[in-house]
Amino acid sequence: MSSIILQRRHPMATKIVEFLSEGEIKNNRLPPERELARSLGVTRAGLRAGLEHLEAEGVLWRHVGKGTFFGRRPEEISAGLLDLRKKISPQNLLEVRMMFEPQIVALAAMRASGAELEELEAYAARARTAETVTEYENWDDKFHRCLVAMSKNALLEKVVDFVDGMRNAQVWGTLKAHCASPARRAVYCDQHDSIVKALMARQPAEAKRAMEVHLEEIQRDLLRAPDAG
Amino acid sequence: MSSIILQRRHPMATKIVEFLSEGEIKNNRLPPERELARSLGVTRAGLRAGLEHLEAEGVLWRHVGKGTFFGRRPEEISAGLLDLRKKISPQNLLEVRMMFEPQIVALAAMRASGAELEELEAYAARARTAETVTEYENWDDKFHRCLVAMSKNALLEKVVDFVDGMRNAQVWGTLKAHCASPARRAVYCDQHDSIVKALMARQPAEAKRAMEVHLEEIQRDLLRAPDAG
DNA sequence: ATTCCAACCAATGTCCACATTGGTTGGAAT
DNA sequence: ATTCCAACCAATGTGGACATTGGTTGGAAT
Repeated sequence: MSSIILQRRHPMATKIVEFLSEGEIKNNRLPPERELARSLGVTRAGLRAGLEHLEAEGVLWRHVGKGTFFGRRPEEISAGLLDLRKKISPQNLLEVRMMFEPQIVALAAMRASGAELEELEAYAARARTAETVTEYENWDDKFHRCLVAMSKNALLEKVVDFVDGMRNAQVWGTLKAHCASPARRAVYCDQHDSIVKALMARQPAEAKRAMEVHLEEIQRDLLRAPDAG
Repeated sequence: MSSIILQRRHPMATKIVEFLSEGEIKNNRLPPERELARSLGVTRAGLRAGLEHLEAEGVLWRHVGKGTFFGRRPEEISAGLLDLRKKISPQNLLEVRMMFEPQIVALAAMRASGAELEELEAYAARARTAETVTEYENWDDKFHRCLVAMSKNALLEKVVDFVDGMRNAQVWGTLKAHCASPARRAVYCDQHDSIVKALMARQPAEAKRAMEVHLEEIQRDLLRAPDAG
C-alpha cells in the first residue's frame, strides 16, 4: 500500500484529464503518448510529466509495449499467483472460508430447489461410501460445489472457485493426510449429513451453525497437523 | 452442476489411473493420447473409451489442441467473465460484500499498525474534502483498499480485488450517481469516520457494526436507484 | 541552462505459418 | 459385426518476424 498523498495536481495532469473526459475512451486505454501529445499540442516530455503525476496519484498506470490505462495496475497473474500461494497461511484460508461458507448454506436453505437437495444428499451418500481418499475428495468437492450453486448467487460461486484455486499444496496435502483415516472421514460425513438435514428442514440458522461446526472441525485438523507432519 | 453419478468404473479407466499413478505427471497434464496408448500397449480407441469414462466422472478434462488434464475444467475467463457480469445482480454483490467486509474491519481492529491507522485516517479525510465524484471515488477506493490490507490476510486482499473487478457497469454507475450529491457523500464520510474511530479504539465488534451500517446505507442507495435511474 | 526534437531501446502486441492434440471417419483385418 | 489402424479435421500451442509503445538519451534550438 503506497501512502503517496499529494498536495496539488500538476497543471498538465489537469489538462490531460479535461481533454480525455470529453472524448470517449475505449477499454480504459489512453491514446499513445505520441498521439496524445500531438492532440493536446504539447511536447511529449511535458505530457509525460503530467502522466507521471497521474500515475503517482493512482489514477492511471503505464507499461512499456502495452500502453497507458485508467484505474489501478492489474496484478500479474503468472508470478503473482505463485508468490501468493506461499504467502497464504492455512489460517488465512480458514478465516476466509469461515466468512462466507456458513452464509452460503443459510442462503441455500432458503433458495435451494427440491431437486438440488436430492442431488446434494446423493453426493453426501457417495462421499460416505468412498473407499479411497481420492474418491472421497471427488464427492466432497461435488458436495461443496453443489452447495454454493444452491445459494443462487453467481458471484458467490466465482468467489468460491477463486478461493479453492488458492489452496496451496501444503494445506491441501495436510488435509488430505487427515482424510486418509476412515474414522476422520466418517466425522466429516456426519457433519455433511447435519447440513443436509437442516437444509431439507429449511432452517437457515441451523444449517449455518452446522457448517460452522464442520469448518471448526477442519480447522482443528489443519492446525493440529504442522506438529505431526 | 452436472449430476452424473456413475455406478462402476470402466476397466480401461482403472488401467489408466494405475499406470499414471506410477510415473510423475507434470502440471496435471497427461501424455497425448497417441503416446499414452503406445505406453499402455492398447489401441487409441480403447484408451479413449476409458478417458471418456474418467471425464464423465470429473476426474479429468480434455480439449482439442490443449491436451488432457487432471482435475475439473477451468472456466474460460474471456467470455465467461463478460457473461458473468450480466448475471450478477446488485443484490448478489451486496450479499457477498456483507459477508466479509464487516469481518475485515473486525480483523483490522486487532491487527492494524499505528502507521496504517494514520494512513487510513488520511484517506478518509481526503475523501471528505473531495470536490468531484471521481476524486471522491479515488480516495474512497484507497480507503477500502487500505482497510483490507490491515486485516493481514493476503488471500482476503485477493478476494476483495476479485469481487471489486466483478462490479458491473450498471451497479457502478448507479452508486456513482448517488455519490454525485455532496450530501450523500457526507453521509458516507461520517460512516468512514465511525469505522476509523472504532479501529483506533481497537474495538472489533464496534468496528464491525460500523461497517455493517455503512454497507446497509449503500444497499439502500443501490436498491432505491433502479426506480429513479 | 532549459526546452524541444528526433532517434533509439526494450518490452509488448500482432500476425502468420507450422507443429501438436483431441475428435472423427472410412476402410482393412479378424 | 467388431476391432484395429491410418488418415484427416478443427482447435490450440509455438515460435519467429514485424509493428507498436512507454522509457531514455543526445544533440539542436532558444
